[in-house]
Amino acid sequence: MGPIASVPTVTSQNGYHHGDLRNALLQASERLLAKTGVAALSLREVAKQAGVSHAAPYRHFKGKAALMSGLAQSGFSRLQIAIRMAADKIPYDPEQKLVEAGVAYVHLALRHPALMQLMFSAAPGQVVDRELRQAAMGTLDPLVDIINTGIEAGVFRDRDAHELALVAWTSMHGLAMLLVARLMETDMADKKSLDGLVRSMIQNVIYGISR
Amino acid sequence: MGPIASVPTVTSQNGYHHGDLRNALLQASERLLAKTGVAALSLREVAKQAGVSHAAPYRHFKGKAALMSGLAQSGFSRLQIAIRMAADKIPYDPEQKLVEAGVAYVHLALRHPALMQLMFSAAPGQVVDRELRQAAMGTLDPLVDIINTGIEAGVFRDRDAHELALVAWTSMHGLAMLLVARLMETDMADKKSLDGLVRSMIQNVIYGISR
DNA sequence: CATGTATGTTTACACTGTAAACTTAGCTGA
DNA sequence: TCAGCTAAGTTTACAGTGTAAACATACATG
Repeated sequence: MGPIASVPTVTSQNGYHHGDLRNALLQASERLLAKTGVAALSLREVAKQAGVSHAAPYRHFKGKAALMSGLAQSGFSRLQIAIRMAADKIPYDPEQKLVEAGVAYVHLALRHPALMQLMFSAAPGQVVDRELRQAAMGTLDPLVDIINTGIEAGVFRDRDAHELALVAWTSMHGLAMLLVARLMETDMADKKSLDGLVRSMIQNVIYGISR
Repeated sequence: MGPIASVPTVTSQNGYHHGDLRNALLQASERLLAKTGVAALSLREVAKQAGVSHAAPYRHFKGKAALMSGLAQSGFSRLQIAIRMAADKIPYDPEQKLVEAGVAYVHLALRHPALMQLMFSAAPGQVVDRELRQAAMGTLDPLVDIINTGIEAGVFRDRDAHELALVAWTSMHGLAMLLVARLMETDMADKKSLDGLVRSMIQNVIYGISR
């Protein structure tokens, strides 16, 4: 072990081979993805943006699909964090936690629309790697936590938390995807009205349709 | 006006130029789409399957995007019909109508996963044609009808039917998309368990999380 | 210092979407 | 009837794509 001064800078771009591509590629991918959209995302252009030849990515990813899978995974992990942070801002009220989680979900989706589409567009015929699927389903975890707290506090119905969380997730996910695809028209510029829509939607999820 | 016997067979494939491509192309597209998935859908292969040169489609569609938009529109119209038919099977109970609509939604999605992905994957940066957006939002109509009936019958809360329908739609849409992308694991073979999941999900939407 | 191995580059190939030039066939009006 | 017009389809061309194989280089280690 060398002296203390040796700080390896894990993600450094040394003058030599490259330092670490893979991260550079992922970063470039995401920049490009936001600019071009998921359909037009080109591996060769990603390589060019990373300042490397068009075949270099194949040393770090099995192919384009693998790169995109990595991108999706990082997206899922950030999504989960965003949900948790939004919920943690509210100290007690589980209902309010759920509302804020929903707002955060939609906000993130609209800030990174193409990434969001990429994350949830796994090919139906293909096999989805277990890691990706687990990352995706991990989105449920913070919601399950919130719901469990709510059940224990007696403010939520005493049913399977996983199933209740699923309703919360799918409803805000469906809304987010419709907005992202611009199939649903909303005054995107007017953040107030969007938030209002999301909040009242989650309220409806919480209080239900019946009665 | 000729005699009664003249039955023009609107979509005929005469021996001459072609009869009507456009429909043949749309049909071939959908067949191929189901086989290859949305990402690998190739305009040239579509043309080949329709027995025509690779540039012929450009006489009927402005480009690949236009073809896909047409495909999506036809998908939306069929989706709306499927929802309405499922709901119409239940004579009175609005709750049950909603449940069956949800089941039909998920079933259709799983029967045509790639088409479903295509329909809801409009590019975030691009402009979405008004027609396509209207077709997409038309999915809400049958749900609004059901909800309005329920409100009048006093079994649903007296709130904006459009907003309540939105919750029903987004929740079953979110579920469908997760299943279609195979991000959510379900015993697809076991139709009973899938239906059970959908039904209890919609029940939760109806009765809410709270209390 | 020689050598092996991870990392990049070049080259090649089949395929894609689209534009432009060309060809054909059916219709239309004189 | 038939010359000419136009819609519909074909050929050719081009830039761009994903990926595989052969080649090159620089670091790491004996």
